[in-house]
Amino acid sequence: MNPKEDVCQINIINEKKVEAVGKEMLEDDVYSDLSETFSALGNITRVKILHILSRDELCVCDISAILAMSISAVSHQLRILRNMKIVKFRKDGKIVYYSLDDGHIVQLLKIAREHIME
Amino acid sequence: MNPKEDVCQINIINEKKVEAVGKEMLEDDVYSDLSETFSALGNITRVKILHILSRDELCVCDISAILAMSISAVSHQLRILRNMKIVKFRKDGKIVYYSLDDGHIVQLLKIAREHIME
DNA sequence: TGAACATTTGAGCAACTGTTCAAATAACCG
DNA sequence: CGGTTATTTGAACAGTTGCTCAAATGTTCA
Repeated sequence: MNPKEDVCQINIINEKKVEAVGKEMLEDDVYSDLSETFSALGNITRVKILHILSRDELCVCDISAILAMSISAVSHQLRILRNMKIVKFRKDGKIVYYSLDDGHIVQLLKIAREHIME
Repeated sequence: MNPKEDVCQINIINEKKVEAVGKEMLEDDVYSDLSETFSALGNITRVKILHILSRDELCVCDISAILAMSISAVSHQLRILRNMKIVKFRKDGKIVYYSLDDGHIVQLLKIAREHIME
């Protein structure tokens, strides 16, 4: 079946609500950015990395030591967090130190933790 | 290479930090729950659904009308949100009305939006 | 320069995700 | 009851993800 045909256009239950809420929908880009940000937090390794970085700035090797994971695996995950502007880094010789890019991430972790504890 | 062997245990750069932060790590369950919660928000369809439900309680059919998506696809995504206790529902005859389960979700969306706009 | 070390990167692969389609369930009404 | 409607569910399949492994890059220092 063509998706368009299955779209509940005839059998709307509450037309007023649908119209009102429909008008308030934002650009797809906004939802896309939001979901990509949450996706970046949606992995146990990356959540652990962020919790670590909320405590202290650390290099890749030290993060991998704390997590007991390969440096390569950690580096791959850090790249995702970097691309999403969730972490930033500074180079000190051959060592690369990572830290949280801004305070929003800590807030997100805090609220999500409140949510799961409720 | 065995992952365990690649774990940077010999070449720790800052032993004190590693030990201090290592002690503050929480149970895996916590990180697991956190990442699962963020994963639930990490999809454009589900973010849109949550934005819709932040405006009004709505039935599956009306949500699918607003999103121009099949009822089945919407129902599948609602199940994920339901399982994660992110949305709740009430039945009125054969109609099922969905709404946000608690205020944390709106807060998460708000902070994430601040983050992406920065 | 060349060896050693910290990190990044790309390919490959198993596991997971999100949709569609078809069928099942459940509630209402004549 | 039988037909209609709203929703859920399961299988299937393409696309994505997260790891490992091997190789590349970049920096220090003798």
